[in-house]
Amino acid sequence: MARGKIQIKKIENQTNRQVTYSKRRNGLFKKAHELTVLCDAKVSIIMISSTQKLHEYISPAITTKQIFDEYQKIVRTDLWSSHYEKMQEHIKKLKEMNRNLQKDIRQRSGESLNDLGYEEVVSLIEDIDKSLALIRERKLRNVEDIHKSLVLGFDARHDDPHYGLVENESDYNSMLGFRHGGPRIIALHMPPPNHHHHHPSIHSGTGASDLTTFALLE
Amino acid sequence: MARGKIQIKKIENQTNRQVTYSKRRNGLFKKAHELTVLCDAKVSIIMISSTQKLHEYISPAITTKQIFDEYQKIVRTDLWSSHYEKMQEHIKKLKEMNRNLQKDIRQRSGESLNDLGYEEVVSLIEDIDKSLALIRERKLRNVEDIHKSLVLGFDARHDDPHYGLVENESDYNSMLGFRHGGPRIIALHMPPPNHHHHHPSIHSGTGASDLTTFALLE
DNA sequence: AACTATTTATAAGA
DNA sequence: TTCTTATAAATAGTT
Repeated sequence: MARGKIQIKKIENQTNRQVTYSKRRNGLFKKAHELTVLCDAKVSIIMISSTQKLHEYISPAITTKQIFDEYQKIVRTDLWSSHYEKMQEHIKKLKEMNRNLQKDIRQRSGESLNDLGYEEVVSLIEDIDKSLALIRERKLRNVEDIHKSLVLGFDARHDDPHYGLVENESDYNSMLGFRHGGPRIIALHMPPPNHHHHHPSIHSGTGASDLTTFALLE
Repeated sequence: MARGKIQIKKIENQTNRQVTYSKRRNGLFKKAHELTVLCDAKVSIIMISSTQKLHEYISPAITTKQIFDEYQKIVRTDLWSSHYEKMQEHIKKLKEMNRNLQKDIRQRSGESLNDLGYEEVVSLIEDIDKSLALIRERKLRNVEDIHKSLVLGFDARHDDPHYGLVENESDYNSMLGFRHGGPRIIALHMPPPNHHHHHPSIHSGTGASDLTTFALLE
């Protein structure tokens, strides 16, 4: 930015690189301090040079550890919020599926036929006929048990791909980038998500940051 | 820095402050990224706005947690280095004191008198005479015990303010800012020292950063 | 979110 | 490392 424009790419000359590091580090710290004062913000900068030297800026009246603790707290809360939203969506889908299953069964049991048009009733009867034929053909022994499970609950069919709505349970983990499954991942030493760009989406939106919120989930 | 110079002090207008925060935050993150690329450095910035919103920049190919771990490692090592140097100085002083004590006692026992000039011998004799008189006057009963302790060791006199060299043991802790005493303070959650200015002295000098160094201490 | 007159940062050279 | 200075970049106030 002076005496000629430069390209933003690694400076290969070792000496130049060190000089630029030193100058720009001072510039960065100065800007950080101005931001601290002008905007009443708290800023922590930690830098490790290519020669593994460490430098830091920290706003007055706070410690680097305090900032990092705050960071961890917020990142954890954001992960929970995200998880919470995913769970709400999942619950919605499950409820929808349950409604459809109950209707289906009521119809196969001869109830709620008023909702169906003539064609649909014909179709339903054909469907049940086919099923009956299939069952007899396969000589299934405990037809009654199957019927019982159809009437009393849906546990046995939860993951039936025929209904196409239930996600695999392991999705809860993959959704959040958990690699080793299980809730223990929500712990102090959980690595925060890796932001490779300038504008991490932390607090880009509403940010429900209160753990008691989770009491709403049944 | 445009359309007029500004004072670096808190912007009181809430809206202005937010706008400036946003603009300067982007500027800061951009500079940080340029530094990352130009100088092959690793940079972590964590900011908390006056409205408690958190934003971060982290160089590609590293995580905030990794940077913070590195930071803690180095800060801990620096504290140890500092402590180590203080201990070395203390040991030097103790050895010096011991030398002086031993010489003193040898002379009071009648040895090593060659080192003294005539005046000094006279002075020594007067000194011992006075001591004797004092002891008799105070009618101390176990003079022999005192003499024994003088000849065999110096433990009893270690903290004798007369010798003015031995620091109080608690100084080890106060030197490092430890408030609750004891070595357990050297642990992961030890608060790092609070740097209020732009140029923390981390890595300002030699930086003996190898814990095995401490094996040299007896 | 854009514009632009100024201030500030800084690359190169000493 | 520090200084100088021509030039690039950031940004305060405005629209």
